[in-house]
Amino acid sequence: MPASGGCDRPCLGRPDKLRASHDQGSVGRENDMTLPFKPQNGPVSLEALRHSVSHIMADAVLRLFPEGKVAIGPSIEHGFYYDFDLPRALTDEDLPVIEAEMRKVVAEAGDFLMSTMTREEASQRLADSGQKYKVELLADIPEGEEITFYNHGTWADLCEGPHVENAKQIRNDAFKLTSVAGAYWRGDSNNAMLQRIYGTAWFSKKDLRLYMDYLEEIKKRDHRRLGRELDLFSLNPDFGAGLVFWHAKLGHVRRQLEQWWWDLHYADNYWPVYTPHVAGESVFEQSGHLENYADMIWAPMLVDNRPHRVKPMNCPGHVTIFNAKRHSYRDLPVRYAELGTVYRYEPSGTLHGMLRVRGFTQDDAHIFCTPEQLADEIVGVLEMVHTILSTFGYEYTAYLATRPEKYLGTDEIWEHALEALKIAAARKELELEDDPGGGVFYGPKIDFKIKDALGREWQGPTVQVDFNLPDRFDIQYNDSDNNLKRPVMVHRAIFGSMERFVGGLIEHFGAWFPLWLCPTPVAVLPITEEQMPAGAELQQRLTAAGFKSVLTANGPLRKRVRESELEKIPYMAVLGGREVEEGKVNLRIHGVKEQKTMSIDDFIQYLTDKRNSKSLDY
RNA sequence: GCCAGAGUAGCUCAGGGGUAGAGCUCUGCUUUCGUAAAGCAGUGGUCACGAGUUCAAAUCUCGUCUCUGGCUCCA
Repeated sequence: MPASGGCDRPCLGRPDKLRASHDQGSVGRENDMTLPFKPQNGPVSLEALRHSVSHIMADAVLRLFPEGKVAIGPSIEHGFYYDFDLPRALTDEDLPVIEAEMRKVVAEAGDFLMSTMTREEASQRLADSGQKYKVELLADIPEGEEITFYNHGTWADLCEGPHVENAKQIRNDAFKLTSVAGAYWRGDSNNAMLQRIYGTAWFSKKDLRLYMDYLEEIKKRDHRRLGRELDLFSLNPDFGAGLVFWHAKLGHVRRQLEQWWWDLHYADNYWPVYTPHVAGESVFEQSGHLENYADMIWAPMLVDNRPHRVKPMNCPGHVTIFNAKRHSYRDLPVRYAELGTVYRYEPSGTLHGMLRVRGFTQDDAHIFCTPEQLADEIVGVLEMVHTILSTFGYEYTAYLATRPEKYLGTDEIWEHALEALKIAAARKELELEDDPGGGVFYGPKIDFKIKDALGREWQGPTVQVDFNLPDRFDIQYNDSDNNLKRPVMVHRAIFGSMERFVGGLIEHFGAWFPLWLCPTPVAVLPITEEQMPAGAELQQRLTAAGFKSVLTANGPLRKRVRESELEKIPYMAVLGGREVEEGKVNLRIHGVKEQKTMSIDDFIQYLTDKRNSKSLDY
């Protein structure tokens, strides 16, 4: 087998991704910290094991396709991949064949040995074997750095390691190839499309099984699947790709969230505003959105011979309201909030259920304040972030994104804003991870990443300082010294978008929404028609107390219990002769082992308490 | 947008050049039932859409749309 070359050396792309739809940022993290089980340790690290299995796979693939070319093959969270340039497209049917070949390779491979060679030797060797991608990778290795190869059996790969010591450390029943997909060479869409094979590897068969179970659980909770099964939402190609229909039950969830959201904003002295969904194109020219994000804005429509655009952002609208009158320093801070629906043209291949869509509602707010007020305003936002995230049981991490290479504004103003963000975080004892250069060109920000019940990370709230729009729209206030000054503008969103956030909630809770959000919390189940009147009365009491319920005596109780469970109705109120006689209900509560019997009054009080406390259990 | 795969009843899927099938759902009847599936009958499909090949297309070919897995991208 000819030498082929390197793997992940000049680390290209971002090998820390599990699913693009979830990991929306670029912050890497340690392997397997997020799994619901603790993987067994081995003689080397899991990364080294996986990296080694990727070599084994590359060896196996080239045995099957001798004319194939290899690119990079790093370990990633929970597994590994390797990119290939092959004479034909792979399908899922190829995976078992490659796996079988891998088992042969493992049996023959023996020691993993490192060797060094000069740049010239390496270059010659890679060029001779036609491994053009490896030649490029070699060229990227800085002058003076050692050129290392890792070999097993007849395979040699340009690679800096580390690896297992011997292929015996790879268990043939503890790795699995999971999928094939396209991937651009060097992650650049201008480059050739290669074929990437993903796999997972562990030190024990048991860990592999646990991991496969974990994947199964993720699949079961997929919001698209639950959305269909439970009649929560749909998409309709006739209306357009990436446009979400919120069905009745999810409409209820959203309505509860929005009501709460408004309550929190009123408590913090935000004002509600409403802005138009379309605007003359000049607005987005002035805001700079057209210039910077033209590809993301929906095509123009001519109205009265003038091009209009559907809004991709709410900020210009809020600025317009602010600018509609002259503001005194006494007015500040001004806080505008809007559940603003925006439309952005996302490439077709990126659309994904409710998580990546072309029309969505941001829980947007803009704060106009003086530089001196900035830190206080950010404290208020951080407090609301905490209130909201902790209510759902989300853990979160905050990242301070500092000045990027290309930016607007003076050094002083950046320094001041950064300082304000830091002071605010310190006052809330919020630890800030660094995201150097991660700020937007118009200002620094704090981004939150949240971790769901399955340990997956999601893009969370964001609070951004903006030096750009105030200039572009010439925003002013009249200060105490009677000079017109530029206020600072803060953008912030906590849910982000209702679509993405609620899609995430579906998966986080597995559609078992907490009572305060739950669309149908109670199934009233009279055992026979005889208890129907009592059932109807109970349903009325529940409705009066603000709880929706279903009521049916049709069919055997067992069947109705099953159906209620599948509908994810957390409370089953069973009414038999005994209960009716005593004015009680028998309760089967999701996640609670023993059934409870209590009076109707107690039941309603119980539900009310759970709802008012936004309890996470039933 | 790119690479690959897929699209048959509301859902999950089988079938495959000679005018469509199962289970569940739904409707009706029977059953009156104590905590995860009672019985019988019935409704329901231009086989994604458009062209082409053919005596004949759901089936073969091409194009379009949508979805799936990734990649790139996400103010």
